[in-house]
Formats: sequence, C-alpha cells, structure tokens
Amino acid sequence: MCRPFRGSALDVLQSFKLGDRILPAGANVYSPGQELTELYNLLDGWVVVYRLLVSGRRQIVDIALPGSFLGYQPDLARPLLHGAECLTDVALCVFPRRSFDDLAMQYPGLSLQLAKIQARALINTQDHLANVGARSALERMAHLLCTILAGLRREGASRSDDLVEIPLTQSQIGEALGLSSVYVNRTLRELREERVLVLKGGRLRVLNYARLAELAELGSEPVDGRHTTSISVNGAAAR
Amino acid sequence: MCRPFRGSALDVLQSFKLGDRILPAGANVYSPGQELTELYNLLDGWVVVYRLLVSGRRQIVDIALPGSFLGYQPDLARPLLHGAECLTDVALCVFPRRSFDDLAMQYPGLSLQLAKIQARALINTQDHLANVGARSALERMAHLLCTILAGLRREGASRSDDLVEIPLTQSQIGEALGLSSVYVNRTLRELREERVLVLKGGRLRVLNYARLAELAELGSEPVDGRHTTSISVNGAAAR
DNA sequence: CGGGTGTTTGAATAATGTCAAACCGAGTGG
DNA sequence: CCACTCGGTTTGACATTATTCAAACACCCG
Repeated sequence: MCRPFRGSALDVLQSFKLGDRILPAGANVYSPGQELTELYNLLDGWVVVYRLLVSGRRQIVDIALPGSFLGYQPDLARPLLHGAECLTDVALCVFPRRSFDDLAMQYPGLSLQLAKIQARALINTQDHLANVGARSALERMAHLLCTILAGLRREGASRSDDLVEIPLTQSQIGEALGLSSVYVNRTLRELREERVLVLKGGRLRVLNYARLAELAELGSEPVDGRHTTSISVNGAAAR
Repeated sequence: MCRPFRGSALDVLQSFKLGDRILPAGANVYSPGQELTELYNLLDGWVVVYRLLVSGRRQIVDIALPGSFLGYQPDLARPLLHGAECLTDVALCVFPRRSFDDLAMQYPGLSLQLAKIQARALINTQDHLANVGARSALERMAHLLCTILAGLRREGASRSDDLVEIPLTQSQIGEALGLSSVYVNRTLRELREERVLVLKGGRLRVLNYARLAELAELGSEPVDGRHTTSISVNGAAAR
C-alpha cells in the first residue's frame, strides 16, 4: 500500500494510483532526457536525484528517503533535466502524470499540498546549495550526515540507534558534496580520528553528536517536520 | 500595477493584493529569521535570495529578475531561513500571506500555478547547485552569466544588445558561485583576455557568445519559457 | 580461489583562498 | 575646483585546500 500517504481522502488518490513498483538497487526510476509520464511516491528504500553534466560529472542534488514525492515536472512536454537512481531496492507508488494536473484542479487541497511539497524541496535544495557553496569539506560532510540522520529520525519514528545504515558509497557522497571520492575518504578519516564518527561498510556510528552538529552549523536546518513530503488530500472537497 | 501578472482572472488577485512597494537598492525585502506575513511579486529591479551561515558567510541561492514570486514559505509559523536583498531600486506587488492558502483553496488554478512556480524554482536551484558543485570557476562564471542573459532575454522581449547592465558586485558574484571575490576577479580577467566578454562597471559586453555557452555547458539549461514565474488565475473557477 | 567493486594511502599537482597593497572612479565637503 | 573618502576592483606573493594518479588493500560473492 501507499504507506506514506496520510490524511482523510486517501480514497481519491487510491483510485488514481496506477500501482506499486519494485526496483532493484542500481536501477533508475527515471533518467535525464526522458519525458516522464508518471509520478512516484517513494515507499521504501533510498533514491538519489542527480544532474548529469556533459563533462560526465554528476551532481547529486537530493537524497530521497521514504515519503518523498518524485518526478514532478511542471512542463509536461519538456524532457527531464535530472534522473533518479535507486541506492537500495526500492518500492514506489506510481501515479499517472498526464491526468494529475486535472485531479489537482478538482481537489484544491491536493494542488496546495503539492505546492508545499515543492516549496519544501526548494528549501532543502537551497540548504544543500549553501552547504556545497559556502562550507569546507569537513563541514559539508558533517552537514550532509546530520541532514540524513534527521531525515531517518523523522521517518523511522525515533530509532535512537547510534548505528545507522547509510547505503552511500564514498564517491556518491563526493557527488553530493562536490568533492572527489579520495578527499571524501580523507575527510571521513579525519572525523574518525577526531572521534566524531565512524562510517564503515555502509554503517554509520556517531560518537560525538554534539561536535558533529557544531561542525554542521545546524541552525540553518533543513525543512522538516511532522509534515510528510508525500501527498494526501486532506481538505480535498473543501470549497 | 502588477505588470508580470498574466491570464484572465486578474481581478481576483487584484482585489487580493495589498498594494505596491518601492524599496531602495541595498534594502532587504525580508530577512532570515523573520516570520513573513506577506508575499511578493517582483515588478521591477533585481533581488538576490540568500542564506546566511553562522560563520558569517553568505550563499546567494537565486538571482531574481522581474516576474519572480518571492517569499512563499510552506509552513506559516516557521521563521525564514533565507533573506532577499535588493540589488537595485525595486518595485514589488505585495500580497497577504495568511489568507493566501485560503484563496488557493478556492481557486485550484491558483494553487496549481503556485506548485508549478515552486517546481520551476526547484529546477533552477538544482541547476545552480550542479553549477557550484560540479564545475570549475571559469565554467561556473560562464554558466551564471548565461543564465542571467537568458533571464533578461525572456523578460525584456529580445533586447539583443551585446551590452547589458548587471548590477552585481564581484563579491556578490562570488557569493553566488562559492568563490572568493579575488578569484572572481581573476576569472573575469581570464574571460576578458580570451576575448569572451568584458564585465566592467556593472556593464557586461559579450564578445564571443558561442564560446561562453560552450563553457557554460548549456544543454542542462535552466527552466525557462514563455511561462512566467509569477501568478495568475487562468483556469480559476474551473472545476 | 579469482575477480570486481569499493576503500585507503602516498606523492605530486592544480585550483582556489587569504592577505595586503595599490588603484580607480564617483560623490562630497571645503 | 580640489582634496578626501569610500566602496569596489585589480594585482602580487603566498598559504591552503582539494584533485589527480597510482598503487595497495579489503571484502564480498560466485
């Protein structure tokens, strides 16, 4: 089912939904250049949203956790500039893109929620941009990891473990932070030697969260909240 | 008047609008930490949207030209993470924030357009992020200037001048690109020596646009369009 | 046991930042 | 009209940060 959905008028979206989809780690949900005819709600697993440059370099612009809404392109006909790749096996809830705007016109609650989802995504991307544009490698790393931890905490309802699974390779971290994979490695080593954290074999253990948060300069935290990033139709039939 | 508005049901927004506002260069439309009670449509002038880090550094996340919609925060109560500063004297159309969501619920066309505006802003910010995260100083500069030129072309209906006013100081360019102002200067010198462009006293003259676009790796162009980024209520009462 | 992918490290190099001084042009008060 | 100041630009010398290349290593999987 569409777990991350919430709210009353779930039925509207239920009937609208095309079905679920399972993808293996490494697969692309969609790729740059495509004309996307679907929309997705990420039910389970991790997905990275990225841009491809003609130089061959890749910039990861978002790390999507369960509850994320993926693939909304404002201009139907225009091909996508970004792609979405599965970091893990992934479960998606699939909607048709074409009729979506019509549905949104019928249920103002839906389109308003969509606007808010996009607005939150914008805030998060601004955060990411500020991170990459204005901080040192060490700070970027700390900020990224803090953001991910916050996302997991939100999702997984208080898993207070100090040991978390992070299915990112070091070069993917580099692609997210605008650093080479080699330097990512050195940065992680420094964090390890400072007894801040240990990231090993896809598992993150935080030893000194206070220090980590300090490096991350939290305070310009990403958007968050009890608010999901997925869609429901709360006030659907409302005037 | 609210020049950048378009579409039929202008009246709805007209009655909704609080009024116009003129601000001098250097003023802040709003500042980080504020709880914003207004929304803005940029009628005339240039505005930069930025994040402030506790280190004191600043990251410019967007350069807004006339037609931009500013200040939409999805969560009413939450204080803003970003600010908006006028680069030039500026004219704004002001709307009340509080009742905006209600209006959007009444006119689905409005909220859907809002969603698309936010989605386009997201795409642009992803573009900016990819620029800062994955390109060299020279390429970043080229990309930024190309993006600005494209924006001006869109706005000013084919001003084919090769001489354009760019009211950005070199350190502001640095804040946008994640570079020091000194290095911005050297980068501009290089572009000048390569006969690509001359940026002097707030005036940009492009000598070799092809080369500039090549450096900018256009192809992952920012969103554009005949589509304004401002709001109208086209299909307002549409069911 | 072998191969592949990801990690770790060192050494050399390139890109960019910092500091400090000089310069330039526009406005301002004498 | 001049001298001054101020914000912005330009340049040089130098420090630092991050990249590249290359090799060794570790681990998982078949």
